[in-house]
Amino acid sequence: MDSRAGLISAALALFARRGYDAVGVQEVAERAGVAKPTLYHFFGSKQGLLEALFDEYASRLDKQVESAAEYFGDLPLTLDRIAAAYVEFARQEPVFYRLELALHSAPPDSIGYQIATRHYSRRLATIEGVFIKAVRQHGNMRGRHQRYALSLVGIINLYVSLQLNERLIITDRVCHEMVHQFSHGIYS
Amino acid sequence: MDSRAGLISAALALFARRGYDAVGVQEVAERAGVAKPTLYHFFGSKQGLLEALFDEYASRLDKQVESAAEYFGDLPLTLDRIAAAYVEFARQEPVFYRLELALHSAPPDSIGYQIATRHYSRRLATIEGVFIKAVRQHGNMRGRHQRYALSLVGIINLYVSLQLNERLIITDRVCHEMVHQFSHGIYS
DNA sequence: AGTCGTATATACCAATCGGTATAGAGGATG
DNA sequence: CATCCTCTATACCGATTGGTATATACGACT
Repeated sequence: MDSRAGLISAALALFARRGYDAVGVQEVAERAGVAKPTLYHFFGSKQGLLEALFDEYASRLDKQVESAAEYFGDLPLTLDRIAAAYVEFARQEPVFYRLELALHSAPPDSIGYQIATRHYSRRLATIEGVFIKAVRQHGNMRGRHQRYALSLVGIINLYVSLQLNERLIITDRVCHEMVHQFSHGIYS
Repeated sequence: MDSRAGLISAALALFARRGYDAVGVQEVAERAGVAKPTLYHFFGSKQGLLEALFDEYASRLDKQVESAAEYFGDLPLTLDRIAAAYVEFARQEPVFYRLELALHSAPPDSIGYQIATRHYSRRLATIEGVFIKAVRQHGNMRGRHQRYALSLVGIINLYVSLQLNERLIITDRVCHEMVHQFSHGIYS
């Protein structure tokens, strides 16, 4: 079949469960039912495999966040839409979201952190843009937009990880309250 | 000098920067200025080294949280004290806190996750106890104390990681507002 | 038919992995 | 002096690591 897709899906499952460093290329290839040179034919290196994996999954989230972050003058509504985009994506791709959370918190000099952070900070910049545009309505933010974006994503990730561990179900209502909680932290 | 302490401090620095799996025992021993068998004499295995490291650092946090969590009938005050304990510890041991955050978010089948989670859930149980005791004053929590404890620690970790990345300085006031933000999420 | 590019397997590489067998150094105790 | 215990170094182990050289199978296109 499609060896490339099979390798990416095998890598996702293994990396998410045991970690990038702890899983060998050999095992990924075996699980995908191909030999090692096939992996190297498509991805060039183990790192290339992880990059391709992120390009496939994370860029979908990037786009959904980007379209949710279009700003038409209503900040609370836009934040709701951004949060909903994250939550919806986490519902569609829970295994990948787990991997992303792990790599985003990983040690800063690790391969995984660096790859995950590329997409992460791209999304962050998108969200910062919302706060910058909203300044005109909500007054001076004194350069705090970066911290706001980090906090919003941080709270979203907190709720999502609660959901991934089956401690919470994020309904539309919970999602709205989550954004409300973030806003409460901002305006004080 | 004290080879044991030197090994633990070398391991902390290396694991926090590049990750448990990516660092070999060889390199830890070299950085500590001793040979590999010395490491195995004290810790028995690579995993034993990580466990000893956690026993040394995390149990200090365990105790500080435990004493902060003594409940005398004032829930907001107790939560403030718990948050302050975390923040103070993160200020004292930023490198270890980084490592703990990384391992707590690591893939569930990884060695690091399992070791970090032992201490993590012990602290969680302590905090759950506070909410359970507070039920008498604050009404029925319908078994939500676990989620509350997770959320509180999650928000604390969010703020602490902002501080670790030099995006925020957690003053006493910020710490209090952080708890306030958590409470706001609870009562809605 | 012949040729070329993609995709795949067998078999291999040096290097590193976690871990250990053995022996010696050095202080304390008898 | 002899013994014992703690600690440490040299040198090694088999297994696995990421990565590759070579050869081939299979279409598609000329």
